[in-house]
Amino acid sequence: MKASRLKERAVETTGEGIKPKTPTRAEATRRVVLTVASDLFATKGFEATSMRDIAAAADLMSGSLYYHFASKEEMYVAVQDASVSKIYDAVEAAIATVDDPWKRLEGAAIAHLGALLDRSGFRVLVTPMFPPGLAPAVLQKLVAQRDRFERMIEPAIAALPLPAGTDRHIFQKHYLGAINWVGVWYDPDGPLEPAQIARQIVAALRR
Amino acid sequence: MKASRLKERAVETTGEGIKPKTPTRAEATRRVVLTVASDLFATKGFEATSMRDIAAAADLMSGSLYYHFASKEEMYVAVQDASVSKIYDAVEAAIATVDDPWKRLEGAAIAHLGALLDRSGFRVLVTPMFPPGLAPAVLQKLVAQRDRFERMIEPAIAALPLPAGTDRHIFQKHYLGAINWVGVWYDPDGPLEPAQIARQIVAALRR
DNA sequence: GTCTATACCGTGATAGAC
DNA sequence: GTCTATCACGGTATAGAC
Repeated sequence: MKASRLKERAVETTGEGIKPKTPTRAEATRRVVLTVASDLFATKGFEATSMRDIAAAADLMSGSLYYHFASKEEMYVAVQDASVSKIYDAVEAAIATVDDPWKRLEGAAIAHLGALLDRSGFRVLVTPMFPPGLAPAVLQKLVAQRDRFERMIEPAIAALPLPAGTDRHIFQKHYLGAINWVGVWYDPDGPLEPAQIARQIVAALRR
Repeated sequence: MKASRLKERAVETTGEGIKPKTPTRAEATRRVVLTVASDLFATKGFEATSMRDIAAAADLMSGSLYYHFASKEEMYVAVQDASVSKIYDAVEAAIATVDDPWKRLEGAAIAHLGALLDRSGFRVLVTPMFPPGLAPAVLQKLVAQRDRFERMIEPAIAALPLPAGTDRHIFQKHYLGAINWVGVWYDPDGPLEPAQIARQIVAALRR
């Protein structure tokens, strides 16, 4: 089968491009592949997603993927990288302007959950655990990304007026766990809004 | 290779057997397989774990597994079943005798986390998402197990004196997310005790 | 850049000897 | 009950035409 060639990839919305320059065809294709891959990884998991699945969703032949990524693992790392960045940027922007500590955490939660549950473009990978058998160097990079994010919100946690005897490290993990777990049970067709959930979570921690 | 046959499977500790009767050889082997499988599924995930991996860990040849389980999926369901039961029983026992609502939740959290992080015997599966492609009937059973557990602690949540405007459904998911996520970051060699973490989580929700 | 064709390997599962 | 041997299938990845 040859699939529908000549599809309007040239029209490719310049979108929220970081660079002013219009993307080359390769960059555009790569972006599409990354997006569909993030969606498949998020819904079926890394191992259960085959390169053939990704190629089909991107309207390519499986061999073509290897022009853009040397391996499936490398693709996973790229997706993970984009995922963390998406949340990181959203949260960073949300807390930059807010002074009140609790308001700042609420803003962070809303931004975090918004990025996590957003179904358009890159689909964020929640990744409770990394695919086994990754090269140590690769795994180290992934861990570094996660740590970078957790270090960013640490000051926001530190600024909270919490009761004496509170372990702020556990508190931070508690907060992140509650937020990240929403991706497990959230129903896009249900009545709850992401922002509403975020506010309830922070409110429960505040009291 | 023939591996070390004649190993003392007959000596098999009767252990905490539910039934008074001593287990048959088949039952004993099945239990071993289930245990090693739970460990592999928990550490590497369902898809990344091969039947050969499980067989090797159980000191069997891969073909022998199919005497005890008709398929890999069936084995997964059995592991999941035992996992939920392990947490369910622990929590149920913990909250049975306690009257004060917050003390009851604290007891539930300690029991839940204890079972979740326990490294001996069955290893609990945290399962953010089920393996894709499961037969609908199978998936339905898994969901039913999870729902049964969540329904058990619902009254404990309902009894809490929470501020007006609190969405108790979100509160419950928040609580479960925070607890379950501990399995993602907990370091058995670290300084934190599971019970200590459980108490901090409940304390943060209490205020 | 993408396609076609294919090499090569690990997978889940089965059959039959013991 | 367990082992040996084997099957058919789908997986990642590669080579070379276009």
